[in-house]
Amino acid sequence: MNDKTSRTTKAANDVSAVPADIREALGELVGYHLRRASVYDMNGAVAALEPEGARPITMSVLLSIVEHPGRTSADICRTLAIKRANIVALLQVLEAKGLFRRADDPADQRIQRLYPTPEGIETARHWLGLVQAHEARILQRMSQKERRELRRLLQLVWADEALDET
Amino acid sequence: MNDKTSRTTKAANDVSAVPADIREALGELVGYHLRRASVYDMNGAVAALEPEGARPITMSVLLSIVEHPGRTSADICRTLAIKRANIVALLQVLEAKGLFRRADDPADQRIQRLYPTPEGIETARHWLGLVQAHEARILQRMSQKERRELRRLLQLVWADEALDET
DNA sequence: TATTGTTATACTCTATAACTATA
DNA sequence: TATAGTTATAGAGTATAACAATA
Repeated sequence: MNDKTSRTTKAANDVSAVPADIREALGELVGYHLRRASVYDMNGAVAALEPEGARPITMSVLLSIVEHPGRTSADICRTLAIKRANIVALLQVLEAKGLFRRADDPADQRIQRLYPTPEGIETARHWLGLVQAHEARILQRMSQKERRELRRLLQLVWADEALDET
Repeated sequence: MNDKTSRTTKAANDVSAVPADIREALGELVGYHLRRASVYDMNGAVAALEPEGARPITMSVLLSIVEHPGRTSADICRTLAIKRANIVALLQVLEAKGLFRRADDPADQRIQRLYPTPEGIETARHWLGLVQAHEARILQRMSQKERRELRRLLQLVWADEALDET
């Protein structure tokens, strides 16, 4: 059986024992909603890209290359706040699919500049479309104005991160 | 040396190769900023709770118990969207610290109702204060009105998650 | 000395499967 | 059959340390 109402005992309902300053405290934390919203969004983004054999971070790296041809992997890591060690496998996947090529820099032999291939640009567009469709779904309860406002406020939150990176 | 400007070759600046529909596409995704903001917030929350030997999820579970005395662990898992298997170790930590007690339900011997101890309530208050102080820091660029608006918009994002759980 | 790209590795987080007891 | 609590375990995700080559 599943008689939830009968399970709700008097003790379980005795909210008098709950201090007013803690009542509903979790739900009042912006960070809690940030986390819940981000996880919900990420799950959908992962699902949207799964048929493509890609994940959100894979798309982010590819978009970084397409948006800024000639960036190095270290540049991308700084921009996306990921560790250099962890981009290696991601680039191997994108390279195996022929979505970008590496070019040695004549002036600095330590670095490789990354350039998207035509297929890379087309794939980036396709993946982006899938994620945008997903995003339209999770933001459907919001007006365009509210979406812009949400993005603006989120930027204010992690704007400090860039400053911390002294 | 670190002469970044000289490294910026003509090819790297040739944005003419970047299709207009993909230019700045990543930064226009709300999901990208959701992720960046959430990770930034979580890092700070982890740091704020670390001296206490607690993590954000530990605090969330304790707050759930304090806010709703008599909830079961399965209830809390549904509320916080975590798997039952993963709350076991969290509860062991909280129990070892004497922050809550388990009480068998007389009407259903499968379940244990969780009740906070006085120390549990006090600790919840303390941990909450640490996280609230962290939150005040990362939201400092926002007015109170903007903070409420951000929370409202975030709730709209993951409001669908509850509906999906049919 | 510092940076790049890379490998190896450890650690955390989360998900799944399976089990017992109970409803 | 379904749920609660639990154990064991696998898989991502992320972090650190170390290395060779180059600046």
